[in-house]
Amino acid sequence: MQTHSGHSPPLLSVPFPPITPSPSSLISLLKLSSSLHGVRQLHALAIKTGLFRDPLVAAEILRSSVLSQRRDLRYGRSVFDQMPDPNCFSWNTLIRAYAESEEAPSHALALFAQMLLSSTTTQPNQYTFPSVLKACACIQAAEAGTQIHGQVVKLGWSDDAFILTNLVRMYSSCGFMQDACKLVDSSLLPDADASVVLHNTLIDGFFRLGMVEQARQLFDRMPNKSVISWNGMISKYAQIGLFKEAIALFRKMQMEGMEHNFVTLVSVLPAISHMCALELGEWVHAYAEKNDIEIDDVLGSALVDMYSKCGNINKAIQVFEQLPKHNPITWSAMISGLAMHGRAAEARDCFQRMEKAGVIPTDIVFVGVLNACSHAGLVEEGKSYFRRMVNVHGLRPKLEHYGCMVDLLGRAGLLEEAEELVLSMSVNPDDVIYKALLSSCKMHGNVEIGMRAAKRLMEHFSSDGDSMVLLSNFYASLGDWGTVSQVRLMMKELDIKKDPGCSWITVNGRIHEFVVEDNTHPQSRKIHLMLAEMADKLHEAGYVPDTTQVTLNIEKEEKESTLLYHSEKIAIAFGLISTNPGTTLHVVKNLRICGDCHSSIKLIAKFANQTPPTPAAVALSPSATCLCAAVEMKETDTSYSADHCVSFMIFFSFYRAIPLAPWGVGRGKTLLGLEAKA
DNA sequence: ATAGGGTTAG
Repeated sequence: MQTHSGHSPPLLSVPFPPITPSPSSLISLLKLSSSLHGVRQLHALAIKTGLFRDPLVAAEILRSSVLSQRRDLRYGRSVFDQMPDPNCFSWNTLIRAYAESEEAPSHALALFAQMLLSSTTTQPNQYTFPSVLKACACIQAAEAGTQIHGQVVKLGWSDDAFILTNLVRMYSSCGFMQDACKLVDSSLLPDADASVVLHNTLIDGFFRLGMVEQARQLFDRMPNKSVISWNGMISKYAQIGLFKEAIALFRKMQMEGMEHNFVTLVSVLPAISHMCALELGEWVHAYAEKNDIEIDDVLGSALVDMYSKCGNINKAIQVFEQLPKHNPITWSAMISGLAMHGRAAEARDCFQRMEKAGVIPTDIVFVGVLNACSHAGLVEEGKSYFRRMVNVHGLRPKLEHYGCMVDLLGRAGLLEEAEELVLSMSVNPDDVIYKALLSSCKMHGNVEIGMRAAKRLMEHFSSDGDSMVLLSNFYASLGDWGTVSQVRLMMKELDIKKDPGCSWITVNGRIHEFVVEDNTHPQSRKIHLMLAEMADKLHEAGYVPDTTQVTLNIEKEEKESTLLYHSEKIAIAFGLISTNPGTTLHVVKNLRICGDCHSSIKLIAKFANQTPPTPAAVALSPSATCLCAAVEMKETDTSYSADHCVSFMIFFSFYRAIPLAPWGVGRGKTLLGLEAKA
């Protein structure tokens, strides 16, 4: 524990040593010393007493300064340079420190070359090569790596498991997967464990090169898989956005009886969040609690994010408040979660708490608060956060921040200002910026600025499906059907596919997927009866379908019936026929909800009410392009209530349904201690 | 003393 009172530096955090310590007692003190400051004091003492000449003492001083948590490479280098004849251990230590550093991995190679030229007593040993190879992998030095491989062979260390792993990593990082595979196949491995490690390294290499299929094939072929093999696959899938695959593999892991550990849970949670698989997320949380997996700041961040994205912001807050400690990512997850749920005031309070706690906000935290302001229409406040980010915290605004600001201004109807910002940005605007501007223009019916934004969007990013759809919808909203058909024709010619609108709902642990006008579900007939009933009730209530939401040039009656079969309405119909009153329906959608669905669903939720209303969560919109859903809902956000609470999570990308059995069932296990439903 | 897996984001 180190406490800074401000003026005086902390004293030694270890008992003061005897006047002339023995080399061994100095070494043990160094091992005890947790801060760099303590190391420096002991270093000074070693010089004063002449103990620094002892190679073991000097080596330990070097080790403590570069390999502790608060490592200082420059200091370590100066210690090293003071050694008249560093021993092998010291060379290895500094090489490793450089190899694992972010700033100067190439220094590891330089140092290694220097070592080869130095006195004959300190030639490299087994411990030298892993670090040197790691450095080669890091800077993609294939030439040097291959030479070092030759040296390894010559010295007879080709069967060393540690060296092999790093050779494989070196080849795969440099893009030579064939060499990496050959090396693994031809190696005489000491044991099965080493083989697992090598295969895991290969899989990692495939993923890095984007060869996902090959990675999976290798994984499936592996005879022995460790938890790390599973975790690696799950985390990589999640990192590249293959959330469905990540979850499916996690389930397979359950089925095969492989135990989860801390890293498994941390790796799968982002995938769960993105798929909005709340029940599975709850299962993960319960699993951690039951199996004494500590919910620390890291797992906590993932859980807070999961609960926010899956619609349970109160649970997210509860988890957040119970964490033993908070780091910038924890704060970030909480602030973004609150922003996502339109709880701007709480997001701001959270930000202030963070600052009070002395945590320096990262640029990602600012994405969260700016988002919160955007949701709540707090224009001035958003601007002031933006200025504070730049002027007080010295953070350079990135595309993300400009995106937030364009959203903020655009949604508030300040389109001139939004356009001005786009033109004056210090970074080149990308498609997301133009899309934000254009959709604001569409929202506010600003033709002039909208046309300019559309033109820019077309010039720069014409091959993107999202942009084309937005353009088409923009011109449709102007009634310019000529341009609409031009855009559609262009999409056809360039073979650009629009993401199909798609909604999911989880019922009894199973995810059901619906597309527009879907009649593929086994219960389709019943669903369509319910849809008809919904339409009748809407009609009785005097509801007039908002046909301006249909961006096709067709007759009015046709437009009305198209609206009825939007995927979210089908998902709700299915939810209504398959759950009891009092059940919250969570509908997940990949694209933005249309205005008609938005308002008619609110009415439907009222009909579905069978007991006195309770406050409900509505319209969660975690992505930028659907923020307007939240703004449009603002007036009803708090007054709206229903037992069948319908909350929407809207995402950008398209996911297919996961054919899943009920969560956590398999091998006689039950879901959260309850008997699983069939 | 040395290999393989981890949280936030328009």
